[in-house]
Amino acid sequence: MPADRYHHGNLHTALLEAGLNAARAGGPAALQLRDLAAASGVSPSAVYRHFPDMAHLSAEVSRSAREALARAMLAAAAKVAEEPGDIGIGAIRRLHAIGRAYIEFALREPQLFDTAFMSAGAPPSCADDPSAWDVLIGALDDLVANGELHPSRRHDAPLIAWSAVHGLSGVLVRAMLPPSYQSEEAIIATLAGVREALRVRHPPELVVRGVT
Amino acid sequence: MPADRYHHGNLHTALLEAGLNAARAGGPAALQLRDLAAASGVSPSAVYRHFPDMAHLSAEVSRSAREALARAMLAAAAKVAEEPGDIGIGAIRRLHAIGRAYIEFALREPQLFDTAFMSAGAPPSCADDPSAWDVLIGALDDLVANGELHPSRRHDAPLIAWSAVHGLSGVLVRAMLPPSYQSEEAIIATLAGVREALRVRHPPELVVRGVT
DNA sequence: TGTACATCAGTGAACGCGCGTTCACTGATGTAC
DNA sequence: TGTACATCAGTGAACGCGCGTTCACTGATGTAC
Repeated sequence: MPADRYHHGNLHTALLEAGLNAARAGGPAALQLRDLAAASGVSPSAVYRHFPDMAHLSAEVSRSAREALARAMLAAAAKVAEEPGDIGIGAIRRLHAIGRAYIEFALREPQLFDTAFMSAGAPPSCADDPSAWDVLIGALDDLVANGELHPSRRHDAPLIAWSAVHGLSGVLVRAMLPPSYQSEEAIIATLAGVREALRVRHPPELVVRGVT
Repeated sequence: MPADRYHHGNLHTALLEAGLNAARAGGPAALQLRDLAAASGVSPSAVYRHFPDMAHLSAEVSRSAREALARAMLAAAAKVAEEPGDIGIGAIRRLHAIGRAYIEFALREPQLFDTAFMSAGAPPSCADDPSAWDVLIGALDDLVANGELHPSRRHDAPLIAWSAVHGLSGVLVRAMLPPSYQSEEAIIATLAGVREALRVRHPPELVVRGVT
């Protein structure tokens, strides 16, 4: 679409994309109506044709950020699905992959990660699609279906996995760890800890040396 | 100190306390220079006698919030220390208690919890005292000393425990869980998950029924 | 097929607010002599 | 022991900024006849 038309044509989407770009660079604080309007080549008041107010626009940008996170997880899982090997271990590797993708998304886009989980002033207009939580649930159901996760642990499993992975992401993003801890070893240790808590097997390539 | 004196006498401390109160009610966004000055019975410009700018004052309030969290953990550990019983199980119960205290602090004071870990525009003037991280380290060293935590797991243990507990706190505060999950069972499951990952014994009163 | 008109998506200027910060000042305190 | 004076901790008015939002408007679009 040419940018010099009086009618933008796709302003709703353009504002969301401008919001994602701004959030990527400056986090939730960078979501400002006038900036997003300018980035979309439009005057501030035009925004009100598409969103009731800034709080609702922010909430939609936040949802977009969460969906981007979920898509990163899905992409990582799809990549693993192509690998050869035992089907049960494959399911475990996918759980590992989505956890790692979550944490790496947070490290790669810390401001966007903050935006994804900011406290918004308005509810999102619809549910996340895709949803990171649902991706996790799918991976865990896969584990149960392949006999790799005991059904009695199925209920608490998403809670434990989500808390650990989301928690480590926040910790790494905010640099809350003493400098003696490296990100990479922290990721490996946390994901191994999740498997321990879930009593899920460790894939051979992920067995940590020297730990009983 | 009487409030009607020209010289306040303790404005530095008063501003920090006003900051804690404001943060308790409204989170990081409620930390505003004019409000804190007014709550301390002083004009806005008086603040600059005690802090170079608002970012530094905010950072100190954030540190105070983290210290309040750490004190809640210490208090919970001290309570457990008085209980009778096996010394090893006692150390495990203290780890459980500080984890629970952390999460319950977040639930009791969600806005203060947000303030504790907000991204500040200035570094704190000094290290946290007490420090939640150090409380955790102390509890883990205690476990090793009593033979309840294998030394090979000591290095990753704080990472795993902190990620899980901090992560669950954030998840509960932001109400990110489906409504089918209750806070109390989520706390129990997460802390049990930490013990599993650390291969630490479960105290008898905390063994979850029906889970193999 | 052309024309009138309702509808929709923009403009642009302005508003009001509340924020952190500044500046010249003044009242209180305490110390030297 | 009283007095002069330097120092310190406040005042209060004002500033400039940038934010979201409003309002009367106008240009473009598409449909009815």
